Amino acid sequence: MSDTRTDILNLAEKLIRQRGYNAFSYKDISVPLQIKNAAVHYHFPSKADLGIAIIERTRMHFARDAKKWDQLAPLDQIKAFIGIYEANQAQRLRCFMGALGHSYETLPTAMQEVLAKASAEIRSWLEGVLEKGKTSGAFSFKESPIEKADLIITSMLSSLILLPITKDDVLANVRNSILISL
Amino acid sequence: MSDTRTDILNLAEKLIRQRGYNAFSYKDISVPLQIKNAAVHYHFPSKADLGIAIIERTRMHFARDAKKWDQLAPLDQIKAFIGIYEANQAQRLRCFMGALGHSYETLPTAMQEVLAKASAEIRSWLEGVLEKGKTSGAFSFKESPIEKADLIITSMLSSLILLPITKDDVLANVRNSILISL
DNA sequence: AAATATACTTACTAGTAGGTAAGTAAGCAA
DNA sequence: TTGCTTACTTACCTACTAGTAAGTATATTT
Repeated sequence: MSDTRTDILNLAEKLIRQRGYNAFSYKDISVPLQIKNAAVHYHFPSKADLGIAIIERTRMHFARDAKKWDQLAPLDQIKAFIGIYEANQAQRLRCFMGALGHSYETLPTAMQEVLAKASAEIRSWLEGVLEKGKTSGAFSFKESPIEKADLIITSMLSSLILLPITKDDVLANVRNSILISL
Repeated sequence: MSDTRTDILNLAEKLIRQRGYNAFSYKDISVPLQIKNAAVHYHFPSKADLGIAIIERTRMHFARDAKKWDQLAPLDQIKAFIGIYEANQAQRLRCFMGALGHSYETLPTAMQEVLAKASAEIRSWLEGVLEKGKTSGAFSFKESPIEKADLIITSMLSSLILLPITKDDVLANVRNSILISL
């Protein structure tokens, strides 16, 4: 694979997670990389192809992470999951679901489909970890695992969105709230 | 005031909350309202003027709601607050913070400022309600009021974003999680 | 009756969007 | 050495973006 392809993918992902899918253009990619607009189209014929490639790459990364964490205790798995968001925050980047989910209605159908798939994967992984922790007695939360999973995913996602607005460490507050409640 | 001005405001707000600030244009407003592009510019010279007017109107609505709820018990105030999100979900609309916050970095400075102001108002109102409920013994959550406030705001905000993706009632799950934890 | 304000329309601009057709230089394969 | 593939560039297209200058019909004020 060419370096250019990877460079495009990396920059596009950064732009999407900084500004959103509808707020970046092929020009925002071609100019910094010092290539022509058409060169971006050579690697990714349409903007949707680029978007899909980014989502698929992220799905792979998450699957790899989940596998890596497989032998950890449930609490440590949750902490590792929250760690993804902390790493994003350190780079002033949103998570990919927060970046793309917002624009879901305006996304090409093919992108909507892979995004929904990615969302379902993360959600059911988290539900599984919470379920396991509850059965093993490591966790003692009262609601159902899917309810707790939704609380965690939603609050993490928005923490990254609200950071630039509140200028306060919302993520740290939310992290504490969640860990207390497990 | 003209009806057209209000019509523009209403439609623009709907579009922003459906698709985001960067995914609607003056054409999306002028065509359905059967007026010319320049008529929209007559009422709102720049897109930022339109955006600011929408945020200011929402700030007023929230201030009015908060006043209306003033004599309610803390738990009922929280439920009323969650009710705003439930009403949004029924209309398949995001909350204005979820709709605009996402695009914060790409927003004109003047819009960023009023948005930050609106965010701070909601956040401190919620913190106050939680504080009051904790002191009065109505609530028994362990974390600080601001931590709980951030958990509630963030999870509500994303619930509306994730609804079309998961096709599941994330908001109901999150609502239950939160009410249990108070 | 004349002046002014309101609420537009007509007609335009410069810039950007995503996308494409055709050409090219370099490397590899038969 | 001819042909094919890869990775581009040049040059272009149509559609749309926010925004503006100038004109107009109607209503209100003086």
